[in-house]
Amino acid sequence: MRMSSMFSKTLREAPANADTKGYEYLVRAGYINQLSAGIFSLLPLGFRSVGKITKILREEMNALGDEEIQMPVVNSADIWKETGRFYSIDREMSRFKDRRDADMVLAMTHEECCTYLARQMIDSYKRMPLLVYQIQTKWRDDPRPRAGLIRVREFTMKDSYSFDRDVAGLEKVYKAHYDAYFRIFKRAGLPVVAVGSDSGMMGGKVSHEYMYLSPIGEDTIITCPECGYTANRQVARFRKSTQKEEMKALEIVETPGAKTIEGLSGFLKIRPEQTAKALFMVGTYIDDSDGTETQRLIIGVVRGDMDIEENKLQNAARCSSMRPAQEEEILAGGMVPGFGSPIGCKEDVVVIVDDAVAASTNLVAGANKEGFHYLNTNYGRDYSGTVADIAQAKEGYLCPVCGKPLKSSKGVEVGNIFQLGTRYSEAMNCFYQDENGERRPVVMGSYGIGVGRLLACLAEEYNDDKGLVLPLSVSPYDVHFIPLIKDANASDEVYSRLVSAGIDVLYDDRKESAGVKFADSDLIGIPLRLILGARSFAEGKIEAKFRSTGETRMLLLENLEEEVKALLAELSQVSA
RNA sequence: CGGCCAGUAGCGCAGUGGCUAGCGCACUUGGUUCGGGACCAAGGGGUCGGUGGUUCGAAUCCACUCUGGCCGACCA
Repeated sequence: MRMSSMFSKTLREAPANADTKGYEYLVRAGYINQLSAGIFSLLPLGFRSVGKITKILREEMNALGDEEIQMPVVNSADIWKETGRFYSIDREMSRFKDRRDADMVLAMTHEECCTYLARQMIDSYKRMPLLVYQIQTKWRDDPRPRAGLIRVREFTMKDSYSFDRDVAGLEKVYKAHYDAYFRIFKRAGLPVVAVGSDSGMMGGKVSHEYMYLSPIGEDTIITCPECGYTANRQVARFRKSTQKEEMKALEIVETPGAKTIEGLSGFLKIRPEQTAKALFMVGTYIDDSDGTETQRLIIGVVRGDMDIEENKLQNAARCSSMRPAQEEEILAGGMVPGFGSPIGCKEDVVVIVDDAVAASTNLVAGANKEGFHYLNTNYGRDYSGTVADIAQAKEGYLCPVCGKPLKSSKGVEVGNIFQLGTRYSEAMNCFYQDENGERRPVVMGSYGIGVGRLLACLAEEYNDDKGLVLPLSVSPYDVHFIPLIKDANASDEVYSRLVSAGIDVLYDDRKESAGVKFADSDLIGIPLRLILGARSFAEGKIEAKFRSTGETRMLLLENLEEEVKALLAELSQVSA
């Protein structure tokens, strides 16, 4: 490609809203252009890089026996009503009506559509396993897109769906994707860790997220450096110490003004772990069949030395969304903010008790009376409720597996895999007959990778103070050819020789100074640069320079094609 | 959806009531340069986000609104 006719240009200054290096360089180098919040065009360079990424995706998916298809972006709402997600997903999914006044949605994922396909395709156990994928545009109306391509509203996703007759089959294909995803990220050059995660709105039990660990990440990842345990903080477990003693009689004490655990433990001269604290939320419960919403007050109880992980609380409470409760709502539930506990609360309150609280004895808890607490509260005797792990894991807490201290880091989710089970097949009547003629639901899995987000993470990972430094596997071009000689015919000839040899070349044929060309080349970040200068040209040579190391080599022009291919082979070794 | 900030040339910004709205980069033309963002000269480019108001006079003050960004809520 000749740069003189390329549909993009470089910028000397960063756009005002570029807050990370990777994003700044993608914009300045001309890979991407923002149209509005969370909506970007891919310019030629970005489009080519994405093409390199999707090539890797296709190769790895095809190798699993995954067949590529394309499902519609616009779905009739009917199938989304069948699974209930038409009602349970909030405004993140955009809806509209067609001319006949029928409900339509912009599909933000394709479980519904592919289940619709599968129920026509699959009638017998003999038809499975089946596996399809697509690489396609998704629209999710995120309330707050940010950080360039990291979190956007319109994006390209590779999403696969598996159909199996049983859980054993699902586990097998899940493992195959688990491994394939590591190969994909390895080939693209992005370091990732797989973490156990929450399956959120997707449903299902087992899921993993592939995280690129970086300070720009929005997810918090809990890891154990000792044994390798990793999990998203939303679901991360940890070892909780508990001590049991004989239950003592419930006793009410005056604790004026002690509305916080610090205040309370200071006042009573006890340790925070001898107390229980409460968090009040209002959960929305949606009836999947018709979208009817009901709201219920939820109280979560953890020991005073821990905090509540709201995601765990929401899962334990089995509601579809949650918000902090207002003071009046808490009072209406028979409890008092600041002095709250489930003791004496109204019947319809959802009580979720952390397992460490249930396993402890004689905790101090609120008396639901302004200025008073109970001594010696005990789960089971004084109050009841669902017991679950709802405490938030933190750095320094103990690993649930090996007991060593945990670490906390930030990460960007670049891929995820879910064992969906039969949630969608049962809801959408996707059944098959087994050998015994019995009707069984198809067991499904889904597997996603965000393509643009992957590019954004690569741009974060691979840059220096001059611009991008992309791995060959995802670089828009293999070679950046920069002639500095006046003889355009000679440089055109070098260019066409490279192109004929099947090498992807970006050719800086612009009438610019050497400095400008070098600076733009640094910014664009193609791994190998060929510089044709007057002196070396006279000697029948051309200079090759590696973007990442700055190392240069002189190549003989007569052996140009072979020598460049050898250097590219070297580069692909590095990233493999 | 709440809090805060910002919308002036393609990009980055200055201009806080008064002549024809400026600067840097980018762009055009001519000339000199030519291996790390060169220089000289001459140019082109603006409904100051929008609407309404205050005023003799508004980019500037007020109201509303739209858009973008940051923090939070939210989020596969």
